[in-house]
Amino acid sequence: MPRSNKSSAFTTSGDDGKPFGPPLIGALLRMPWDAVQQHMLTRLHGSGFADFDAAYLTVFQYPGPQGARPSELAARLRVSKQALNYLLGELERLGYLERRADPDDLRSKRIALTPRGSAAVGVIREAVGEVETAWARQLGPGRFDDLRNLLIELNGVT
Amino acid sequence: MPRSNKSSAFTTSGDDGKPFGPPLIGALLRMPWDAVQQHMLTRLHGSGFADFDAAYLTVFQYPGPQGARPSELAARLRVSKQALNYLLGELERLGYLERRADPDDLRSKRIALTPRGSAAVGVIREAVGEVETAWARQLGPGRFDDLRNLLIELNGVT
DNA sequence: CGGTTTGGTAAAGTGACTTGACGATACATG
DNA sequence: CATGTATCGTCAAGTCACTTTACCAAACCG
Repeated sequence: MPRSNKSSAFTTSGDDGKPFGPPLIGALLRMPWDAVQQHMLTRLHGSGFADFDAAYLTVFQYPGPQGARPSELAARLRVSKQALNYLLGELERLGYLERRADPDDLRSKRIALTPRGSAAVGVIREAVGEVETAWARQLGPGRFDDLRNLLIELNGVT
Repeated sequence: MPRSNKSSAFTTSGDDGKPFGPPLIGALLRMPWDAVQQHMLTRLHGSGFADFDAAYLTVFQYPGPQGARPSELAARLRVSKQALNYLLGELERLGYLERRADPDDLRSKRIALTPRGSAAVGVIREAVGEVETAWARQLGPGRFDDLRNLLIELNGVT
C-alpha cells in the first residue's frame, strides 16, 4: 500500500447532535479487506517469514509478480517503476525473488520467485483460504458463494 | 491510505507453467474498495477541495472524527497518536477541523469539524452514494441489497 | 543510419509514519 | 492531604515507502 496498510474513509459521523448514518458500502468493503490482510501477515510471520513486511504485499497482488517485467508490474500496481524497484530490491535481498536478464530484450529484466518466495505465496493462499472457510461457515456455504459471485460481477464492471 | 491508493495482495500467480488460480476473496474486496476511494477523491478534488490529500481519508473513516479525542481516534485507526496528530495539524492548517480544549479534562482536546470540514464530509457521502447507485443499477437493486446485507453480516462477525 | 521511444537505475527530496522523551493533568491509594 | 502512577497531547529525531529528475543502453522506426 502504498503506504501499505493505511487507508481510507468511507462514511462519516453525523455532525453535532445528529445520529450517525449507517455504514456505507466503502466501510463495508474496507473492514473485511483489512481482516484478510491482517490474517495473511499473521500467518506469514508465524510460518518462517517474520521479515515479510506489509508493504511487500503490494508486490504479490493478484496475479503476482512471477515472470513480469518491472515496468509492466509497476504500471499494473500504479506506482512508479522506481518505487517498485525499491521493493524488488528489498525482496531480492531477503531471498524472495530475483531479477533475471530477459533473453528477448537486453534492456529488460524478468522477475522470478525463489523457492522461498513460492513458499510465501503458498502461505498467503492458505491464509486467504482459511478466511474464506471461516466466512463460509458464518454465512452458510450457499450465501458465501452468493457473496463471491456478486463481488466477481462487481469486479467485472469496475 | 496509506499510503494513499496503493495496497495489498490477496492472491498470486501460479508458478512457472501452471495457470493462475481464480481471484480470491481478498482481491475481490480490494478492487471495488479502491474504486470507491478513487471516486471519493475525484469528487472532492472537483468540488473545491483540491487540497484534500488521500492520506486525510484515514481521519474521516467511519464514523468520523467529530467530537472524538485525538488519543481515542488514534487507537480506533490503529496509528500512533503522534501520527494522527500530524494529520490533524495538516487538516487544521487547511481549515477542515479544529482541536478544542475539552472542558471536562484539561489534558484533553476534542476534534470539531469546521463548516469546510462538514462540507467535505457531505461530498464524501455524495460520492459513496453515487457509487452505490451505479452498482445497484449494474447488479439490479435486489441483488445490490443482497450484497450489502451479506457485507453487513460479515462485518458483524469481524 | 539517426531520432525517438522504452526499460532499468541512481540520486535527492518528501511526507506519513515510527519510537522515545517530556510536562501537565487526572486519578487512586496511603 | 500527599504522593505515586496512568493518561493526554506534543516535541524531536529517525525511518522508509514513496516521488521527481536525470541518465544510459537497448529497441524500434523511418
